[in-house]
Amino acid sequence: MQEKRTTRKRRNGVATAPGDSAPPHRLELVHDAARAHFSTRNYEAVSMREIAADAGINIATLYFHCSTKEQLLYDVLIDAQRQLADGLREQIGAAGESWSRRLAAAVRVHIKFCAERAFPTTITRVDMQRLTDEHRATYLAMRDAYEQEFRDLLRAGMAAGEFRQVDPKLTAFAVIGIGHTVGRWYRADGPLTPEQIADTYVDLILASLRPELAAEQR
Amino acid sequence: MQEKRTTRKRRNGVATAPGDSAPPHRLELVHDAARAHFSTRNYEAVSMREIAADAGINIATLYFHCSTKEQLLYDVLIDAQRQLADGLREQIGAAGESWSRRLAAAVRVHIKFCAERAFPTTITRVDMQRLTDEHRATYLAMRDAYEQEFRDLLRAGMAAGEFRQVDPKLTAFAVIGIGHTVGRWYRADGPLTPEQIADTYVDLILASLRPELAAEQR
DNA sequence: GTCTATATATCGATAGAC
DNA sequence: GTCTATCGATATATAGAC
Repeated sequence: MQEKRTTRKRRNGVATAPGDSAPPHRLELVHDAARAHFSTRNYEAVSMREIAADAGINIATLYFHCSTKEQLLYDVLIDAQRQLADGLREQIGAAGESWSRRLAAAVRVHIKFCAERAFPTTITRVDMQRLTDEHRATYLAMRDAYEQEFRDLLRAGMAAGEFRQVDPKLTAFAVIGIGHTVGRWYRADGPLTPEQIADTYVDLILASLRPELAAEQR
Repeated sequence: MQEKRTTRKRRNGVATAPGDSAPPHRLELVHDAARAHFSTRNYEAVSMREIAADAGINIATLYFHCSTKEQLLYDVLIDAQRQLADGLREQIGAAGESWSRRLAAAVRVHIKFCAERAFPTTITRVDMQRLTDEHRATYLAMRDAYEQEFRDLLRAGMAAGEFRQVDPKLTAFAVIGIGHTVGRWYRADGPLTPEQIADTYVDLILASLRPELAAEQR
């Protein structure tokens, strides 16, 4: 269910020089356990002992592989956000020239990610308070860049006449927020697949942007 | 900033018989403090000592006025959800006969509540896990009834021909989710008032429901 | 009703043996 | 690299004096 990641060798949060082999098998297990726990419970409700147990090691051993609980949250958060951003750019690039199609592709990536791997898209302002100032700034910069992609798509589509004139910032927030909401109620064993949900919301969002609605009504 | 509430005299979570006077002044202060803390931090990150301190009493005194931390969360959660639901029904009733106007009124209530008093509309699935089974069931029933109002408005507007045919459940989730998102980024000292934000999103939502979009496109 | 003092448990993180 | 044992802080909740 979890795709393979490139092995990043770390020690206490400091990346080692590339080139040395021997994949950090244990750290990957630790990250998997941490991600699973931080995805389903509040940061303060997750204990390092639980993460260690799920990774199959003692808590003292856990602290040999990572420095602090905060660093662990940061690592899995950044890792997931990077995958999300990469997927977004990839699918936008493959969507062709139409801004409608590009926005649709972006919405699909976002919604599917929110459904299947809600963390980190649903991390709240509250959880972010526990990051160090530096870590929070780094994460927020990544998240802002991600949200900027949606604003850019809206602005470009408006300039091309494919979308009616809307507030790109508030509209992007709404589009992204719809995805976050999916992460709240989606169940893998529910009646709808992430693709079906994405189809429905792509239709809803594009409908709200149709240029023929510009002048009329109200 | 906080409107007056009806005094409910409670002792360890059990409501006493009505009729006796003497407002529970202290319990109101406790609830105010609890609401403020639960609104800005995770349940597990809020300590009973902090709540007691903000209410101007000792932690032992706090436990004289309420039974447990979970009960405190439940009390303020239900209290706020009831106010939200009351406001919704009131504004829908005052919006006239048009389903568009009624939906617009509902969206405005929702978004303004999310902006000004994000708690409890933004309570996550995660935070709900800490409620007892009984309390969680009660809260979820109230939340479901609230969401049902939006579904009903959509269905009625579709039946009347005011809205195009959409999935009422997923569309209601989207509408509600947009409000939750506002609660994430809204700042009282920001450039937009809750009313302006609500106006923008009412326009966006009604645009996505215009019946003239039914047959065309794609 | 309000307090001091405390019971009991768990937390993040570390020391040091192996 | 992994463990046992533990430190020091903090948590919820309670006992009992006043």
